[in-house]
Amino acid sequence: MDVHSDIPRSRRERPAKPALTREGIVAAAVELMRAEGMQKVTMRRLAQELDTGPASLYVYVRNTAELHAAILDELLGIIEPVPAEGDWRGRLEKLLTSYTAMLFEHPGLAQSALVARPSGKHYLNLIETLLALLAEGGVPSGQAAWGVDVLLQYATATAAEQATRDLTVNAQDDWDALTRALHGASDRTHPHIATLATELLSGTPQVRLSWGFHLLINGILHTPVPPARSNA
Amino acid sequence: MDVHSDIPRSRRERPAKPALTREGIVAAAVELMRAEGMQKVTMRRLAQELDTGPASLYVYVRNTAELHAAILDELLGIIEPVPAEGDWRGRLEKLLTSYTAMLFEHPGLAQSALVARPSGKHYLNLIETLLALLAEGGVPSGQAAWGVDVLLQYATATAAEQATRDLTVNAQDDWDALTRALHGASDRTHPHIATLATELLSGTPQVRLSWGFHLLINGILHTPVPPARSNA
DNA sequence: ACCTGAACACCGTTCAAGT
DNA sequence: ACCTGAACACCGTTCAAGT
Repeated sequence: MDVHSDIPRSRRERPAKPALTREGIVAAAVELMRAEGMQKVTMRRLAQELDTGPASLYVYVRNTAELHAAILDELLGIIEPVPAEGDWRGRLEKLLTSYTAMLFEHPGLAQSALVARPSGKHYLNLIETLLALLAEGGVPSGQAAWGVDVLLQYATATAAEQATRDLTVNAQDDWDALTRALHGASDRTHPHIATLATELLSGTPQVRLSWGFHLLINGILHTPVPPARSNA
Repeated sequence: MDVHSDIPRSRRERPAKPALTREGIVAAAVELMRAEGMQKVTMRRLAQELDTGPASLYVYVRNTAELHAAILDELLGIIEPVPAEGDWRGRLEKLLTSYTAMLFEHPGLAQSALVARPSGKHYLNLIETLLALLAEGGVPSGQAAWGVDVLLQYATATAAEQATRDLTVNAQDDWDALTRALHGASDRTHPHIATLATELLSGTPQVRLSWGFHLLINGILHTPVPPARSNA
């Protein structure tokens, strides 16, 4: 009955076709993102990659947002571990910079990351490491607990801003418009902008990011959280 | 020839149809957003509202991103002006809270705001006011110039996070998953999370937002910017 | 019971062909 | 010169009907 019995079964199928499981789907999604960018990771395109219809994916993934969250957690698994030596501030900044760099490499993922409420195992590991570093620095635990959110949000939002700017064709136009608007501000109506136009536009993204991390760490150290009110 | 000559011309047209100008398009977009939410403000839907085809809008608006940016600047025009009395920190926080509240009322706009590089007049006014308040507080100008970006980014990102959480049906599920993940963390593998699970999840959005503003203001005050390197 | 083809209800953007 | 109908190339999600 089997007309193909002389051909090994494995040769008759597309060699790289992953099994249709949640793991296989997420793995294929990551592969597709690496190959063609986040904007191509759609349910339809991914289904095509897996030789099936989009409806089939909904058996394993609730929706596009959940798929993106799964990709994010996968990517969190590959950010380089923080070195064991050095002062806690330097190591903290290194970890946050690695996180941001990972999002920079995958424009589009950052925007999902901002909205997604991740809860995967790699995300938990990241939170744990951040808390450990803040504890090592003597940051009071309440401030550390709320601080990790702010640190990750800052890193994520910065990547999302920058990422989309790289992607968009009109990025330069927008930047030019802002530059003109700031430098062209009248010192009668906008005296502070007129005085600070250069400073407002100065600094490379890297230097600004680093300054932001320092600012946040200083702020977290110096800002007590309000006393809990019937919340425990 | 004109069979309608006995009916005033104005009565034969849809009463509220704005002229097809950039201003008219943006005004209609704002109206549509108020009536049906940002997710309905698409080129196609907006064109329909203006009794034309989507292609016509491209004569006045470069793309969807630019349309969203225009809406944002329009909305910035209605945030309540900062009161003249009180200490600068209190007034600064009030202004930032108004800004955030505006974005909260229009879920979806916040996400555009994060990516858009606005340069409209209302945006300039906001920057000017923020710089004035920081100057009043004696913040060194370099720190103030970079600080306004961080303050607005924090406010915008927080609104974007929260806004999407309100919109999404599965928001509660995501939250539950995170709660379970944090409270279920093993104190062998994730000792800090296990200890701080309650603190990590504590605080209303309002209290967290306010704490974040304090932390940022403290950080901006205490963190000098690096010396300019051949950038001026 | 599990899976999915086909449909529903949309998108942004372009460009040839009109007036 | 200015405007736009129609087309191109896509989306996410659902559900009835298959195996």
